[in-house]
Amino acid sequence: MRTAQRAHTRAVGPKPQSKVSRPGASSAVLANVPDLRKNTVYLGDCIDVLRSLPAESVDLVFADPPYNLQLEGQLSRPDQSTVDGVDDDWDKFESFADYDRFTWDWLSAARRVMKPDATLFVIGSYHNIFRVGSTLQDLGFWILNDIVWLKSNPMPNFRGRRFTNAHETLIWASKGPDAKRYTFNYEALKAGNEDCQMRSDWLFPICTGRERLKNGEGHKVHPTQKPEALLARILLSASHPGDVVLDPFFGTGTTGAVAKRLGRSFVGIERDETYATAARARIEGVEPLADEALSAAPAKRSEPRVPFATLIEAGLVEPGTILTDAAGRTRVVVRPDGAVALGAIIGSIHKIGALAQGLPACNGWTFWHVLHEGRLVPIDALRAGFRADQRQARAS
Amino acid sequence: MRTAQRAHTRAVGPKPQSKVSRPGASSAVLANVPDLRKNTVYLGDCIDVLRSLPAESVDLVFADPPYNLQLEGQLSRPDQSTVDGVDDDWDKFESFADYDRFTWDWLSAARRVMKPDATLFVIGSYHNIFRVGSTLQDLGFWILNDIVWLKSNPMPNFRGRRFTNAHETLIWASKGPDAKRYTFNYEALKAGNEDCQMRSDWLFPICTGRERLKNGEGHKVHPTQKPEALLARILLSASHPGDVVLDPFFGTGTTGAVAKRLGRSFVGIERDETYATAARARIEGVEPLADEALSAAPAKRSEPRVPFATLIEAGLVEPGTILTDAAGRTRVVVRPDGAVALGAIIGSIHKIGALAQGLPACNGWTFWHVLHEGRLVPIDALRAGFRADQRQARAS
DNA sequence: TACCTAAATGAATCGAAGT
DNA sequence: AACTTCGATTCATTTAGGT
Repeated sequence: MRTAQRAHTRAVGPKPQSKVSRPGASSAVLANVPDLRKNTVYLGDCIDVLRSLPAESVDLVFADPPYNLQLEGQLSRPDQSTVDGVDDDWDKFESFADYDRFTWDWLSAARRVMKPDATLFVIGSYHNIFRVGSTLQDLGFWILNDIVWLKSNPMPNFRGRRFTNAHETLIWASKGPDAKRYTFNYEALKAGNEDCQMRSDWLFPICTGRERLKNGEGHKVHPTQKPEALLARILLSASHPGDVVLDPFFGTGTTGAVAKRLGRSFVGIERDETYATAARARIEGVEPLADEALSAAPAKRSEPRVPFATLIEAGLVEPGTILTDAAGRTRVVVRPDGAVALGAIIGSIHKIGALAQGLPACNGWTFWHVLHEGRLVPIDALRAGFRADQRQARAS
Repeated sequence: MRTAQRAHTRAVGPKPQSKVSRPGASSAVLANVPDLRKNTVYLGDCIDVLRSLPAESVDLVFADPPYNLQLEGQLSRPDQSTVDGVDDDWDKFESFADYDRFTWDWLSAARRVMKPDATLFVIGSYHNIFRVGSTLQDLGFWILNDIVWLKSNPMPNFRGRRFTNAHETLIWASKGPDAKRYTFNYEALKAGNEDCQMRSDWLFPICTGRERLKNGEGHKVHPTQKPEALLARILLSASHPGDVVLDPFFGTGTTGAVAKRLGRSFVGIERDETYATAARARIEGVEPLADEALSAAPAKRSEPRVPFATLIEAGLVEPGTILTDAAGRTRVVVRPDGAVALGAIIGSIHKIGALAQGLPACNGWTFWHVLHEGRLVPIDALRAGFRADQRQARAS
């Protein structure tokens, strides 16, 4: 059976079967290993360390594995400054097959350490998350949700060749379809979310400012430090106080810091001594919350901005509509993409409004009008109506 | 590096090589098949039909493949081995393998039909999107973005055991890492989005109300009809008017309806006659937008190149003119051949601009200024004026 | 102190044309 | 096919520095 399983798993390549845990094997291992050392950062390769840990001993896993970014060359901002990207050795893989093997190995090792009702969160980007998700399924994990972390302040796409990469993806999975007694603090999350169910899209800023660990020269210690708010949401969603949270790619210890603050235990594994040392020092300085304070502090979603294109998509403005200034003199045509055309010149409502007046800037929302029931109405009125409709839809 | 990368992505495992399109093979196929019938719904299995179509004939693919309900039914069977469910779940193995094979087949068939610079959008949920993404990568597609469609009105999670599944995932991919000349209407999207780059998270309501197709008894015709706004965003992002858009899982024809409205051609494939019939009727009733609202936005990077020497030849800049940076500090002299001189150093406006700032590169058009009516004006303004004159001359 | 402006920066698979 | 040149391109946020 195992052979068949490997063969079918998308035929991505030979999977090392010896690394999957087997019933019986775990107890033998257990006899040879010490108890799980809680609130410790293990220094070493995560697969080796995971195999040395007692089976079925942790309640939750959070993993932030290398993304296999495959970057080439340098990227510069429009002002010619250089983007300090990820070029660390730990993110270098020979091939997708190589990355798949790595993923299979650490995931199956982590799975052995999970209690039967434990769950696992993995975070990634489009570079690696599809490999991770497929491997999870191949290993028998049961996906409960995929979750998107929406970044309120992502790095722009400097070359204007793609959409701004404004999110990362988390996969939340149990050990299998029958593990139905996993922890999910539904009520607490809902109570902290204006009595609405917590959705699969989470909005947080990226990790900057004083939260971002810096070394003596003011340089970031770790290139991909995750925000504590993200980890807090995860721990508050899928663990109880006192639970053990495992992070096999501990880095600078965000998981440990949040776990300590929220009254959970952590087990961290990190192979880079610089990171591990920074993590220990960081966690040392964390003050645990008082017991009664251990409730969710959800990030409130800011009022979304409404681009002009949204009104078109919502059917409030038809493409081809004529917009004019308040006097009805200057005329532009609405395009389906939300730009407007002044003769052959095409641009945003703001840019074209500025151009039409010969001014450096213009608020297109108040400048442009549309004929509505025989009267010229500023398009801002349409936006106000749209926002009101949205609020009503959300409330009901 | 890049070659190696591509080579290994193909060598991921025993894949049915015969299904990957090969250079040379396409023309032979082309000779045996009829021309592509545009604005047609082909009735039949999508893999069969795709293989009958001429190679390299479409500009954009949108695909909404099935989640494979059979897979879900089998996966929810009780799993005997809770400790390690991987070993014994033969049914699960069968289903994943089937789904992966199906995905491989339709994706490689679609790839053959794509023009070299065409791109592909696939939409899915966590049930299938990881299989699809991995297969895309294995086939050599190059992922440009993953995009999340955030649903403003998702179905709640009734059991309260998971996060509300409030999004679906799209993958946008080109045929390979070297296909860099794909269509992306960056400027138009930005103009319609408050002059900010379009991000990878898109907010739309699900398809309801009068847009949702109903049959005689008032039941929805198709279980997963996508909103037209989503397709409009896709077509406006990655195609031009007149382009051919292929949808191999046409359903009730949202892609066709939007394509017709936006002045694109469509090719639909649908194996269910009820859906195909409903789609044809639906598209029949769509009114295309007027050309006026569709005229292509002139992307800045597609404007004709104007060398600096041309401005001198046209008399817009006199040889000997002094150019300065915006602050008026650094000064260079314009030479009659279009080069500039910084002291004894002579070079292009770009080279000397970079040198003057100590940067690796510089856009001389925006860096250098000339005194015009008492004010410092970037030489880019002169170029813009020249281009406008040229356009006017061409038009008359 | 309060306020304003400039500078820095983030998991990034981020050209095209001519020689 | 490799190399050179042209020249297009950024958003939210924090921090530092100056008035």
